[in-house]
Amino acid sequence: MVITRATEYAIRTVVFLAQQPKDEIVLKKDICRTQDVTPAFLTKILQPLIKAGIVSSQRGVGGGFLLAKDPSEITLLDIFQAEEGQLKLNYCLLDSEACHRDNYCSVHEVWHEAQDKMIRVLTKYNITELVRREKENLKNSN
Amino acid sequence: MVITRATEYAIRTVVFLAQQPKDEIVLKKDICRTQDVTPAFLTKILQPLIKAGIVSSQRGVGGGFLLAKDPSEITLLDIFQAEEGQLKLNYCLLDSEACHRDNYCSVHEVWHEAQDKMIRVLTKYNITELVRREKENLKNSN
DNA sequence: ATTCCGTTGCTCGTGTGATAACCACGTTGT
DNA sequence: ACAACGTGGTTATCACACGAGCAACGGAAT
Repeated sequence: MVITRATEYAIRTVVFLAQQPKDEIVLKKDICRTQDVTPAFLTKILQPLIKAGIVSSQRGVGGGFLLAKDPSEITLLDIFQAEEGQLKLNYCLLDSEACHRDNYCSVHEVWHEAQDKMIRVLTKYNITELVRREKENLKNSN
Repeated sequence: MVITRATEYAIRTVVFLAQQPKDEIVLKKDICRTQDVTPAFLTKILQPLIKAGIVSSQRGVGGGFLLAKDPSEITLLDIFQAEEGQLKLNYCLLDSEACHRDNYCSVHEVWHEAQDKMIRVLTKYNITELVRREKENLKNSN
């Protein structure tokens, strides 16, 4: 019941990219240096983000990574799902075939409610908003 | 990001015990038969429940298991935590030392909010209430 | 002695976190 | 053109931890 390191790093990466000037291409090693991830692992983490259309990449000299869309259109749920697939708290919540107690099980309903609440939080703030709040936090701590 | 089978079975077990006449002692094999768990695995699952004071046990002839307190005082969170320990969505949420970005990281706040919402749902309904709703669901489906 | 539960240790499979080798593509200098 | 170089892309592999489950033996109550 804990998010993976991959998801954590993916979020850091997207937030970092969103802090750069618009359309600025960032080197992999610069992401690594600032976000405490190793290049080999980051390589693996970035691919799902690219396939999900959150990040795009450019090869060759002057290549690197940048956001594929406006950060205001990216939520934490998008990043989570790119890395870990569909969010589910219990197996019975994904495919309804998985549990024959589905019809009457009152616990099922509670998991559903908890999951909904969680998804709602993860979609409530977009990356632009998170970057703004981070900037504010830093200002207040000085 | 999914609860373990142990937690799932533990919940089924507690709900099942709550459905029995008060203070009725239930055999392990009866729990197994009705809840689709193997005896060996259930043995493992019951121990944390006993240590958490949710279930109590009786050895010897006529022994078995029963709830250690009123089902209205047991929540899903209690059972979850007995099996999986403290609920946390990200490592940085448990011990504040784990992440030096703690102070300013705006994502941290979002995880916190999501976790709070989830905990609130898991403590909202007690076992008595869940049993009542299950009974109602069964009635309506007939 | 019998019938229960308790404890311990084990297996087996899968997922996480991480590394490395090699491949494919773009840019740039010639 | 084209070759060299600098990027990211793909794939295979690894150690390790954890989840899920099994079994054997020990201990208490009757």
